Amino acid sequence: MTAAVRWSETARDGAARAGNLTTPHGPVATPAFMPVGTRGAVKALDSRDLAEAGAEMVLANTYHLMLRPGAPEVAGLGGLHGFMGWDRPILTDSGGYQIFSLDARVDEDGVAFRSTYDGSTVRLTPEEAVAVQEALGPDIAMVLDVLVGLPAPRPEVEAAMQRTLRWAERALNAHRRPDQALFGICQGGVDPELRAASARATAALGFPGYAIGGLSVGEAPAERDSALAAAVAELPPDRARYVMGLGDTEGVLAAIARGADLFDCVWPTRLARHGKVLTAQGDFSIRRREHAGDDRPLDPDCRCRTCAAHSRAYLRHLRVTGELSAHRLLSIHNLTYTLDLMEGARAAIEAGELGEYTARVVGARVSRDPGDALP
RNA sequence: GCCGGGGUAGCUCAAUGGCUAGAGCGCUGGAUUGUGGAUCCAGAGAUGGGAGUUCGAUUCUCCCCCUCGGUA
Repeated sequence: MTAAVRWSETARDGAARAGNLTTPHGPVATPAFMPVGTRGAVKALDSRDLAEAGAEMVLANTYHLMLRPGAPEVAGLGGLHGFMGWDRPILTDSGGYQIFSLDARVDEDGVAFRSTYDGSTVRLTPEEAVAVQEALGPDIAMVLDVLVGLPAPRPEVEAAMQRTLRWAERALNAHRRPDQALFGICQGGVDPELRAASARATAALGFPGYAIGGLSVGEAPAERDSALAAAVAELPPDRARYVMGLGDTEGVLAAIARGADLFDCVWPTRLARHGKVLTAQGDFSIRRREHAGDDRPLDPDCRCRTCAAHSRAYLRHLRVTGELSAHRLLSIHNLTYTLDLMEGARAAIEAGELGEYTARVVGARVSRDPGDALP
């Protein structure tokens, strides 16, 4: 029987690779970026917006969907694909990030959350996280993991890494659905030794794909890059590598250069809702007064609907006055920018010139706003 | 006209005869990375005008101006 999800390389440029991820709901060209639709919706957008922006795969969240509307409810409505009206690939995060972001109580058995909806206590174990995701029905499910904010003492980082490993094995043993892939997750903070050990041990369990988690939680870019490289070196070359929670231009390009294939991040969409615009010339805030009388588009070279139809002055007006369409229009733009960046990286890898592409992209992103310091 | 209330930041309001006149909202910027339409941080910004008392007045006194309410 063929696996539910397979990744195969189509081109290589140094450590970077382009490839094809096949899933029950179709292929995904990698490197790929997944917009985040935590509650079964990418905020402010619908499926058509996502497809037009170029998204091939989206992410949803176990914790949020098990609370509302509930996994059985989603299962009864056609699973996530039917429920969301998205017939392309879906990946669900396990709820591991919520252990971190909601400061949940963790013990060896699992985690106790306080529901963000009604305050009640909700327990989740590695086995239950798998069961919930089997009910939700994404193409790819993630193991429940434990991540710690950085900087953190090494013993704490190591303990979270080891627990993640034990939970990964439990999750793997609990996983039943043959038409769904379960990905393992490496932890280990920014310590290259812990990262390597985590990746090696996770890989030994034999997952169809691997995530590198626990990054973009406070570490410096250089630390992140070395941790990433240390993990990638221990992962099998024929499986997809997914860097969780990374989405800024420079960070993604650095990760692609080190062999990452898959990304998800709230960055483009959250920034959009806050009025921050991503462009090839540099990022800026549309709320700035200087855009008030500007009839130019956000980015003259952008193919998105927002840039085709609206001026900076209008978009600023929408944002400043709190019109809902600001969220939608800026989200469409920022996602288009990020997805086009991935496409550019794929083409560059195929052409064997990722280094040149990265230098060109990063070099062109010179801030025109005095307050916007780029990394 | 008369009686009364009131003029402090863009707005709505505090406070005080003595250290740098505060707050909320708004405004100008910043942060944000497996979601945070949230939130947090920083900044700019004011005592209606004049005279007097006083070592010192936004505060007390007088005049003017403006405003709100009542009244003929």
